[in-house]
Amino acid sequence: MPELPEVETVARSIAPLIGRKILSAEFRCPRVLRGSDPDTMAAGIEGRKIAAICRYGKFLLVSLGGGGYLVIHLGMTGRLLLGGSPGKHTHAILTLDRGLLLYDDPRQFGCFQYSAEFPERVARLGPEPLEISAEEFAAGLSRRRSTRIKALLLNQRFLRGMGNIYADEALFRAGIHPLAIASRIRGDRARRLHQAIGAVLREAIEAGGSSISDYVDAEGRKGFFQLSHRVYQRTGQPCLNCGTPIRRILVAQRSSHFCPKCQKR
DNA sequence: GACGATGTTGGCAC
DNA sequence: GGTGCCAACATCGT
Repeated sequence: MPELPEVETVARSIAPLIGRKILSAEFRCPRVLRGSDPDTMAAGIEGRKIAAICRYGKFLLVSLGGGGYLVIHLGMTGRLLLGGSPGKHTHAILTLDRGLLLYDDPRQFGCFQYSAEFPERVARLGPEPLEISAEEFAAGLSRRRSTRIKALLLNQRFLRGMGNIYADEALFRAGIHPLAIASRIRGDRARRLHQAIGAVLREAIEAGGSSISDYVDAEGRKGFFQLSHRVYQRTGQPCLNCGTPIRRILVAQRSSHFCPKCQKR
């Protein structure tokens, strides 16, 4: 579930770890590691201090004292937890000089990576949706010839951090059909979409993200933005604007929810 | 029990 | 640079 607002919420909830030292690290599942085996990974970060924690799109970047980064992506079901006890799906255990940080991920789509330099995976991401100007956003749309807008919003090289939920919600708010051709969204419609993306992300961060199944932040708190979803997973239910049943279609292999009346093609 | 869907990315073929 | 399809995996609902 973790899209930008959820990852931002997690980043804020682990901010108290800044200044703490990693005494030891245990990695139980090689699958979630990138570029190194569990022992090398542990050896690389043990004894290091957590200097800073930043979010880039859906990535968390933990800067370590003396240089280097711990790169964390939560995938579909990843969780970072402050304290608690390791369970069946706990793949990483970081013991700090004060407290414990656990990484849980049942589906193992997330990953942990150590990178000496600023990681390439993060460097190649597009701009932050909350920072891009309306003009730059509109220019980005116009450069795409035939891409459908929903697919483009999910493309992390176009914008970093948008996922399936917030793409659907932003398109609904802007009154744009998910299959609309990106380069044909201009002027006011482009501005409305830019505005809708900013609004939906800011509101979701404010709400602590969306807890669709069991997403929680590092303190175990649920978000409640799912209560404010207007189209996502509301297939067949009445549109909150006009009462027309919400439809679900597949775009770029991802389910997309929209109101056929408010979001004309 | 089978089947399909689920918030993600990445690799492949075209 | 696009798209479509499949892959990774566990869990839950029909």
